Parts: sequence; C-alpha cells; structure tokens
Amino acid sequence: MDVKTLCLAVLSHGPASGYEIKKALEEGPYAYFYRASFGAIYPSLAQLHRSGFVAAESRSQVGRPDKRVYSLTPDGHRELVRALHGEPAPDYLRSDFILMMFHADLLSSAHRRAVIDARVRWLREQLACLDEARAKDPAARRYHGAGPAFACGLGRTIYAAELAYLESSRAQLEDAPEPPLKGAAE
Amino acid sequence: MDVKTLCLAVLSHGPASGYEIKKALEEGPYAYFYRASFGAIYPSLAQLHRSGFVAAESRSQVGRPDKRVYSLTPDGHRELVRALHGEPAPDYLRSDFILMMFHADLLSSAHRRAVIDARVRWLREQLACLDEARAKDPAARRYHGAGPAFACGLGRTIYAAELAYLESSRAQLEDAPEPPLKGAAE
DNA sequence: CATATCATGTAAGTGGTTACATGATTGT
DNA sequence: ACAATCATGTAACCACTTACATGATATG
Repeated sequence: MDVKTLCLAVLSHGPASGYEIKKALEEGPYAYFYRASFGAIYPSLAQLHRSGFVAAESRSQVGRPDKRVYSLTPDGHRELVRALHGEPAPDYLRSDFILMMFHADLLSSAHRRAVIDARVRWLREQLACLDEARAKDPAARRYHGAGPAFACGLGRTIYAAELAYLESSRAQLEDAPEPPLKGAAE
Repeated sequence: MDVKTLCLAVLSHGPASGYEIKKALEEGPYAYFYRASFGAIYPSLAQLHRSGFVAAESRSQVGRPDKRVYSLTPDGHRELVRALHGEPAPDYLRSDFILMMFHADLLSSAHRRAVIDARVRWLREQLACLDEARAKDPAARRYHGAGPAFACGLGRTIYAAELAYLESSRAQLEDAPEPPLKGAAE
C-alpha cells in the first residue's frame, strides 16, 4: 500500500485537495497507521490523475496558487477496491521508544524517566483526542460507519493497554539495579 | 535510529556475524519493533568497522565464505549509549490491516473474514512464541534483565489487547449492513 | 512584527529493499 | 533430487523525506 492507494482511500470519503489530504492524514484517524509528506502526495495525485483514477477541478483563488480539488472517478473507486482486496503486507512498526526500553540498563535514570513520562503524556493525549473526536468534532463526521469505528476502537484499545502497562510496570524498570559490571554478561 | 544503531544494539548482547544479527532481528524480540535486510546490515557493519565501533574477527570455514564475527568496541558501546540518549523519533506504524478494516465497507465479506482470521492466527502465534521464549528457549537467554522483560511484556500486552478486541468486536463489523447506495455519503 | 495557515510543486538526497552472484552442507 | 540453512557481499532500484521556491492572508 503506497501513497497513491492512501490518497484514493482518503478521497473515498469525499473530494479534497492535496493540502487537505495531508491534513486528513496527520490529524484524522489515518495518522495512527499511515503517514505521508507533500513530496509524496503531490506527485501521487498527478500520477493518479494521469491514470484516470481521480478527476481534478481547479478552483482559482486570489493571492494563492489555484486549489486543485481531486475526486475519485469510478475507475479510481475500482482501483481502491482492488488494492484493498490484495494480501495485506505485514505490519511494519519502527519504535525508538521500545528500542530504548529494551536497552533501559544503558540509559541514565533521568533519561529513562523523561522518555517514559513523554510517552505517557503522548498516550493520554492520543486517547483524549480519540474520545473527543468520537463525541462531537466536526472533522470526524467525514468518517462514519462500522469500519472507521472499528479501526478507531482498535487504536483506542491498544493505546489504553500500553498506558496501563506502562503505569503498572515502570516501577520495576526504574528500580532495577544497574548491572554490577558491564561486559560480565553470561 | 538507523540500521547501524540497531546493529550496535544487537552486538551489545555479545559478538555476532551479519548473518546472526539478521536472525536475531527476525526471530528475537527485536522483530517486534524493527526490521532490516542483508543489503542494509552488511554495509552498516562495514561502515561501523571503518568507524572503529566494532572489531571484526574472521573465522575461516571450509566451503563457505569466512564468517566475520563482529564485537562491540568501547567506542561502539559509547556510540550506542549516545544514540540511546537522544530524543526518540515518534513511532512509525504502517498497517495494511488497519487500512483494510477502516474501509471494511468496501471489502467483500469473504475477504474481510479471511483477513481478520489471518490476523487472529498471527496474533495467537506471536503470543505463543513470546510465552514459549520466556519459558525455556535457549535463544532467549541472550536477552535478560529488566529492559528486555519490560519490552517483551509490552509487546505481549499489546498483542493480547488487540486479540481480545478483535474477538469481541469482529461480529459488529461483519454484521454491519452494506451502505444502501454508494456515493450517497453526507 | 513574527509566526502560522493556506497552497502547489520540484529537486536532491536518503535509507533502505530486492535481486543477483556464489557455493558447500545438511536434512527430507 | 530438492529444499533449507549457512554465509557474505554488491548493484540496481525505489519510495519516500527534506529542503527549496513562492507568496498572500490572518492571528497573536
């Protein structure tokens, strides 16, 4: 699943410009499981347009570049459905946080505490954000139905589980004695 | 955190060849939060060697290329500690599975069920693997101490939470009626 | 008066992956 | 016989990120 497919996915909720797609990707629920920059989005949209998967409408604006609003064509919709019916690639997670925790014994206790604190704050923020969105945020209206609810619930579950684990287990990590002599392993 | 740092991290548990690092990365607990291919590992090791962060010892073998066993130098250890004390980059997750679930309404019920079944099987496998390793697997002896236990426990917690969520919520997703008319959103 | 938001696009660089080249040994 | 495991390395390729170019309008 490349950025092109991701653009089709976002556009399936309604027409949008490249700029709006970027915003949807970093503010909406997509942010949880995907990411893309302008340098990836704009060329992708241009290529999707050449392939006939999206239609473009230029809305001229004063003072800024014309806003190009893209919308899914029937072909684009079929292409999205086709891509969604392939084998899902295995999840790819890259986490500096877990790497640091794995090597907690090499960390100064100050840094260890700071990193965990930041993580806890971030998790609480994400949870608050998800709950708030579910309640009344107008931006969330875009995403309704069983699928988005399921995916957001999954995100919520995982964040909550990690937060609970961190809060209950961080003491063990922080109280652990430093190894008596480095290089004495095994 | 690039592949170079990752190599240093693996080598901090003891000397290893490029091949063994790859195995540690895809079989050990690192697999949960990082990944790397030979094409990334071998050049990284060569560069680490040039930088003086690892020492190399060639063990000649009959019939195969000499096995080059690398080990962390004091400089390499310091470099690892230094890297571990930086700001952790935000987690990067890329999940085709969640993207598919987000667009569950575009999926055939057969594919939707197949994908969820495969995910459930995979999660159960991961959990079994983590529990087995904790019990008696000799390969896990490499990783001991509070850090690895914490990181593995975190992985276990998250997998278990996702599995429970999937099993309790999949019915809602699968029973959801198809939208009456496509394109009638809003 | 500086910073953020809106808005599109390109070019250079990067951090990898995939495929290739090579080949003995062991297990099925 | 065939596949898997052990073992290292290179080269071509790729998808993406970062930085640049441009600039009006609104907000604090």
